[in-house]
Amino acid sequence: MELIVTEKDNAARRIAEILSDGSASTERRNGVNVYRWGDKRCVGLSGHVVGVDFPPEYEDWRDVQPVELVEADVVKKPTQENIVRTLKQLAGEADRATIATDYDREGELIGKEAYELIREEADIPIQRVRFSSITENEVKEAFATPDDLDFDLAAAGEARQIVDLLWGAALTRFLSLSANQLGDDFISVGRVQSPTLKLIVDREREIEAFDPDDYWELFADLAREGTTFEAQYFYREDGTEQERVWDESGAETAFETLRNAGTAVVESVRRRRRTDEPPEPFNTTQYISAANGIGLSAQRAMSVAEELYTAGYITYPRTDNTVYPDDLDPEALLSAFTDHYLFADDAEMLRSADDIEPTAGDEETTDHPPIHPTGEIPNKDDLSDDEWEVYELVVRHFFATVADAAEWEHLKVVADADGCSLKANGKRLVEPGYHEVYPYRSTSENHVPAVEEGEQLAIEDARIEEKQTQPPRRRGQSRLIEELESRGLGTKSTRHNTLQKLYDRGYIESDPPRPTKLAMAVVEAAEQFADRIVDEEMTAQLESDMQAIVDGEKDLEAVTEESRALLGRIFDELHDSREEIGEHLQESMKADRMLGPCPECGEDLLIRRSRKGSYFVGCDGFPDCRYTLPLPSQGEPTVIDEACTEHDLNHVKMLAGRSTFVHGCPQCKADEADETDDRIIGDCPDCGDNADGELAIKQLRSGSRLVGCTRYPECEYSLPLPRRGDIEVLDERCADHDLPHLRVVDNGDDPWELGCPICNYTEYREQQAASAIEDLDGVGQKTAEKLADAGIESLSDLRGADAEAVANEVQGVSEDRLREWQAEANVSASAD
DNA sequence: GCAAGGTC
Repeated sequence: MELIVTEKDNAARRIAEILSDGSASTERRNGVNVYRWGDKRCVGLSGHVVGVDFPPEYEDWRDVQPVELVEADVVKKPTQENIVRTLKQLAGEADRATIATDYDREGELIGKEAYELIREEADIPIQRVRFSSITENEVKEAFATPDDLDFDLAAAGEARQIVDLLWGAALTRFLSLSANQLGDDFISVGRVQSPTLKLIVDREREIEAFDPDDYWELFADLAREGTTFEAQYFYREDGTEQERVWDESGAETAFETLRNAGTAVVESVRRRRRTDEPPEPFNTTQYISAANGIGLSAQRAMSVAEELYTAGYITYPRTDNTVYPDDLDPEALLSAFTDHYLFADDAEMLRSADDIEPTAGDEETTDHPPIHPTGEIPNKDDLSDDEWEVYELVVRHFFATVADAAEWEHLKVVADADGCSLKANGKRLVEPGYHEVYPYRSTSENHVPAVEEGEQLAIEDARIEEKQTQPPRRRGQSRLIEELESRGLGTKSTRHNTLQKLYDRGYIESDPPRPTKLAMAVVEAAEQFADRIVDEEMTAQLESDMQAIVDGEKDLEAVTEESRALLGRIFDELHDSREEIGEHLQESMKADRMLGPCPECGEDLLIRRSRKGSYFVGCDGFPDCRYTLPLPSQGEPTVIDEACTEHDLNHVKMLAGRSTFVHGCPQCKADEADETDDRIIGDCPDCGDNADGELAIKQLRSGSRLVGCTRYPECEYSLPLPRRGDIEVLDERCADHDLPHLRVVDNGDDPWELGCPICNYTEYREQQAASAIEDLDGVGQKTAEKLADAGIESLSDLRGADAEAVANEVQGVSEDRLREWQAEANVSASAD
C-alpha cells in the first residue's frame, strides 16, 4: 500500500480525486478522513501536528527562573493526537509513502514531521512531491517525478521554531513575573508581535510629539460661459509649486489681490493622458486590503475567504504569489461565468477580446496560485452577505486582471490674476477599461473646461482658509498588514492573527489600532533591556541564518546555540532591573484602567475585577476606601478619551464584539438609577400567586434595564430590556401573560414596538438559538447547514452531543474543533 | 499558561 500525506484534508481530497480519476472513496479513522483507491491511501494533516515545547519540569512559571529556559531542552510533542494516531496506523500498513505537503518552507517542515512519525512505525521508502497548485497537470506531473525531502530546508524551519520558543517564552515569563501578572493577563513578547507593536507605538510617539504649524490656502472660482470651476493659488519656490502659504500677512496680501483682480488670464493649458493599469493578481495581503475596502476587518476577511475556499468556490486564500500559473486558462475560467445572471455580460465582454493576457505581479512563488475563483459558482442564497460580497470581489478582481487598462485625460490650467498664480487640475476617465468590471476603485472625475491660452476668466469668488499641519495618521489594519509584509515580518497565514493577538493582550484598542499605556511600557522596557525582541532586525537575521542552513553553510545546532548565547547575555542585563521594569509595567497597567478621582477620598477610581471575574469600578485607596460603582455585566470594559465634566471621570466602553457599546460615566449611570423609581407593570409569573411578587421596570446602577420581580433577591425572575431609549408602557395588554405592551422610543428612530416583555424575550431566545451555531468562531453557513443535518441546530444541541460521532458524520469538522465548541457552549450555558 | 507557524 502507498500512503500519501498532504498538509490539509482539503488537499488530500482533491489529490485523491485527481489521482483516482474520481473513483476514490472516503473512510473515517479516529475522526480523520482517509481517501482510498486501489492500493493507495491519502490522508490530510492539519498543518503542524506536532509542536515544540519545554520538558514538563519547566512547566511551572514560579518554580523555574525564566533564565533557565535559555539553556532548556526543546522537545516535540504531538498536538493533534487523532491525526498522529491515524498517520501511524496507516504507516504501519504501508510499504511506501509520499509526502505531498505545501511547496514552501513550512510545508517542508510539516512534511518532515510526517516523515518522522512514519519512521517511528515503519522503515519504508519515503519520497516527496512538489506542486504549486492542485490541478490535474501539476499533480500528475509531480507524482510522475518524485523527489526527496529537503532536510536542510526543514531544519531551517526547526531553527525558527526553537529560537521563537526560547526568546518568546523566556522574555514573556520574565516580564510577567516582574509585573506579577501570572493569570490570563500575562505580558507577552515575541519576535513578530513585538516589532509589530513597536511599529504602532512609534507612530503614536510621532503623533504625541507632533507640533502643528499654521498655514493658509487660497482658492478662487473661475467662470467661463456659465460654468465655474475651482482653482487654487500657488507660488513657485526652488522650482516647485507650493500651495501652502506659511505667513499670515503674505496670505492676506495674496487674498486681497485675488479678491480685487476681477479676472484671470489663462497662461497655459496642458493635456496629458495617463494609463491606469489593472490590478495584479491577489495575494493574501492585497486581498485583505481590498476586503477592508468593502468594510471587512482583516480577521473577518480571512475567515470568509476560508469558508469560500473550503466550499470550493475560490482557491487557497493564504498565498504570497501574484503570478497566475501556466495551468490557468483565463478564457476557460471566463467561460464559467458567461451563463451567470450577474457576471455574464462582463465575462462575455472580456472573453471576446482578441488577446487575453492577465496582469502579473513581482512575486512569483511556489506555495499556491494567487487567489482566484475556481469556476464553481455558488448560489447567492447559500451564502451570507459577507460571503457573497467577498466572492464577487474575488471574481471581479480576476476579471480586472484580464481586463484592459483604463485611460485618464488630465487637464491642467494655469492662470494669472494680477501676479497671483492659480491652477486647476481636471481629470476625465476616457477609457474605463477594467473599471467597467471592477467597481471597487474610485473613478470620480473633476471637471475643468477646455479653456485656451490667453482667455480671460472672471473671478467669481475668492476664499482664504486657515489650516494646520496634521500629525501622521494611525495605520489601519490592512495598512499595518501591508507594512508587516514589506518588512518581512510574519507570514501570509499569521499577519492578521498577530494583530488580533495584540488586541487580545490589551496592547492595542480601536480601529485604526492605538496602543495602550501597557503597550508603551512593554516597548520601552524591551527597547531598554532587550532591544532585539522589538527590532525587526531579529527576523532579518533569523531569515539569513535560515538561508545559511538551507545552503548548508550553517547547521541548526550552530544557529540555535548562537541565539541562546545572545539571549543569555540579555538576561545578564535584565537581572538587576527586574523590579524597576515590573513597577513601570504595573503603573502603566493601572493608568490604562484609571477613570479619575474617587468622590469619597480623592484617590484614583480604577476598573477592577472581582474574584468571580466580573468587572467593577473600585478605589485605589482600598482597603481604606471602599467606594465602588458597578459596570455592565456584558463585555470587557475599557477607558475611552471622553470624560464626564460633572464627575471628572473618563467614560467606559464595553467591548463585546458586535454588541460593543459605550457605557459612559459610571457615576452618572448609578445616579440615574438611584433617581429612577421602579414602574410596576403586573404580577410576577414565578411568585405572584403565592408571595404577591410584582413585575417592575427597573433601572440598575450598572446601567442595564430589566423587567424584574419586586421581591428580588428572594425571587430572581427577570427579563432583559434594551439599554437605550425611553420605555413607554401602553394600554394594550398581552392576553397570554396579562402584561402591558411596551414601546421603546429612541430619539430620531422609529419607535420599536417591543410588545409583551415575556413574549418578546421568548422570541428573542428562539432567534438566539437559531443563530448561535453560526456565531461560533469559524463556522460559516455551509458548515452550519451540515451540522443541522446532523441534528445540531443550536448551542444547546452541542452540549449533549457525542463529539466523536458528530465528527464522523460531518465532513470537514474535526473532533477537536467540536470539543472546543462544546466548551464554548458550556460557558454560555453557565452565563444563562 | 509562554512564540510563531501551520490549519479550522
